[in-house]
Amino acid sequence: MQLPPKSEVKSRFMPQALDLVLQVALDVPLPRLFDYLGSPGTMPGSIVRVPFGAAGKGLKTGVVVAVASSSAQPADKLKAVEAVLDVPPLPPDWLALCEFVSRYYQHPLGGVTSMALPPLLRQGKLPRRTKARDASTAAGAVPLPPTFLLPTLLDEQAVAVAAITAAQGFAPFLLHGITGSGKTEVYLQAIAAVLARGGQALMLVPEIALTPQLEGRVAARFPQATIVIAHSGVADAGRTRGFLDAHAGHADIVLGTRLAVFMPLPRLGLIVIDEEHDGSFKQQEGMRYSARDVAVFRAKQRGVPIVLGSATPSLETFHHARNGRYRLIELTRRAVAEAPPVVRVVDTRREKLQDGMSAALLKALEARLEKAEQSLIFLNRRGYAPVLACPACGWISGCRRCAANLVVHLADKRLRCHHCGLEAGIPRACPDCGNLDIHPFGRGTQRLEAALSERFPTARVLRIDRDSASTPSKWQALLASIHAGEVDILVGTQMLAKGHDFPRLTLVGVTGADAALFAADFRAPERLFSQLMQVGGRSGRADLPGEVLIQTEHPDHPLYRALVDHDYAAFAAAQLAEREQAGFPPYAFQALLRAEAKQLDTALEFLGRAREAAAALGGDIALYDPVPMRLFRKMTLERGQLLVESASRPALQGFLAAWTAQLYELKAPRDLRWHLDVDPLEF
DNA sequence: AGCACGCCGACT
DNA sequence: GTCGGCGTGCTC
Repeated sequence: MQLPPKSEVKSRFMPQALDLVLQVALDVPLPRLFDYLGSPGTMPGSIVRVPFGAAGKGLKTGVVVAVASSSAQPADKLKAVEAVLDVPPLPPDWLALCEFVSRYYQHPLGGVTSMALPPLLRQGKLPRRTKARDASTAAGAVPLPPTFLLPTLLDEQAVAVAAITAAQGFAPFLLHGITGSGKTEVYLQAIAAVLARGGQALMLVPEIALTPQLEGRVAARFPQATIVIAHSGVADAGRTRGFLDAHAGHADIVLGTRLAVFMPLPRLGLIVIDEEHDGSFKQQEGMRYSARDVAVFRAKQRGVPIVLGSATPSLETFHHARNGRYRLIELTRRAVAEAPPVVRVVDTRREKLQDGMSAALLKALEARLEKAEQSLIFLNRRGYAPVLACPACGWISGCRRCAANLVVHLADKRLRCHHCGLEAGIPRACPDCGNLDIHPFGRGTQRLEAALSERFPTARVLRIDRDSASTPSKWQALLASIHAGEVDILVGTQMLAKGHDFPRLTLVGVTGADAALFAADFRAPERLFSQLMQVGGRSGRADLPGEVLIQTEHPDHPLYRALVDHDYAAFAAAQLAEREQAGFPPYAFQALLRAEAKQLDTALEFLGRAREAAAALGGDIALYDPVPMRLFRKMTLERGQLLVESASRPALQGFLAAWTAQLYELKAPRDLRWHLDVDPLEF
């Protein structure tokens, strides 16, 4: 057997010194710990390499979660720990956080600790060398920046900073601030106060793409602070070093995406969640956890304040603010010079649209072209057209691996499945009946781009979506050309909604938004409102007022009315009333059991037996019927789901714990996979 | 999840 | 005669 390099091993198993039973969390899909014999000095939080597997071969990396003097396992079954990683044991609060997440999301503890560890530690390795640290920077207070260097705060901002800074112990805040109200400045000054007291700050943002600019701003503000960046774009060794720096207390600020919520932070003093409503805080595969909710637990556990910031808070968070569980801080005034854009709806019911655009929108576009100002058309559907179809026989371009249509991508003359990536050429005739007259139906960004280029031949049209900005460097190049003023009309998806300010953008046109108003998903309106608020916020500057035109066949819909009035509170109140009426979250608590197999029937049959087991458990729980998922086939796997619901969070949690234990015991065919999604965001 | 063991088809 | 298909059983 090959021994690990010496630097990675603190103590090797010594047969004569076996007097401890270590309970180790391993990344296997089993809801239990594994006992090993270990030597003294190994303690909870230690990372160990252990033999695991049928023939005793194979090593796995795990985390010691408890040390006992005896084991429930027969002595001859116990194997000895192979090696202990040369890393200071992770602290009890880190283990407690993992244990909470394991219980809350009903996911095996070993799976949680494995995902909470950085890549190298997860594999039982150490980064080549940890940066040598100057002892003076370690665990020291970072002095407050001199006041004269700081931007002047509006009264509202100052009140917000004062409230957060004065908070003692666990204190959750909702910082509800309109676009441009200066939320980031509030975060920075609250962080400054924490650093001055010698604390660490954790700040989570939704997307990797948003970290560089924020990182620049944070670094400029705190030149003496050690800042660790934690997101999946950071290379394995760097992420691991960042984790160890945070763990050692060397990091003053950890800035990252959802995975950063698991960073060990011995001096944690404040957590900030920016854009807390954003769906990307929820992991949608593997262990489905909400980093925002985990962060709130963590703040409570550590007795520190947490600031959830958004211009359009999630209804869950807003509900907590309304009922007093969170303190509401409102920023209603704009810290920046520009006025909010004028939002108008364009009634398209009695109008024949031209390439999906109304006369009003086309006229507004022309006016911007004349004044050499930029426009943006928002259409949240990429590709040329959502489907290719034969009008003669009814054939449509379907994906053979998914229950979805292949999308026409005219830019590279391909049909493409947006769910599994399957590609095919564009047929010249209908594959079923030979009809030559087949055509694309519907409209995506590519088609809109083509139509605009044709209609405004002299205008420079640029499309921004996941296809045109497929890599960070392409995205940067596109942004650069926008900023250089080389673009007159932007066409794009929600990619355009976030972050970046476009200097001469004065018109935002919204097309194709109505679909979300009547979607089956009860959260669709909430997402639409937030999206339109964000994309609308791209327009306008101090000297160039912005205008937002929303094309709709439902001009009187409350969602659009609220957008016109810039009235989040009215929209949220209306939505909450509907949710309460319908018994939806946040007035009910949900979990989804999903199952997938080669055959839909296999998945549904398993869910049926899971439902029977659930019914036998009883409790204050509503059980729905197993149903195929909306996208019931994905990558050749067929999927169903079963919703369970309760008006009581503790009742749901108690039920889930008992139910999950039974699910592991249910016999299921080899090809069947199941998982629980607690607090699902998408159905 | 891996990874073994364990019984039935087309190949050197 | 074997190499190898994937069914099912276990992992401290």
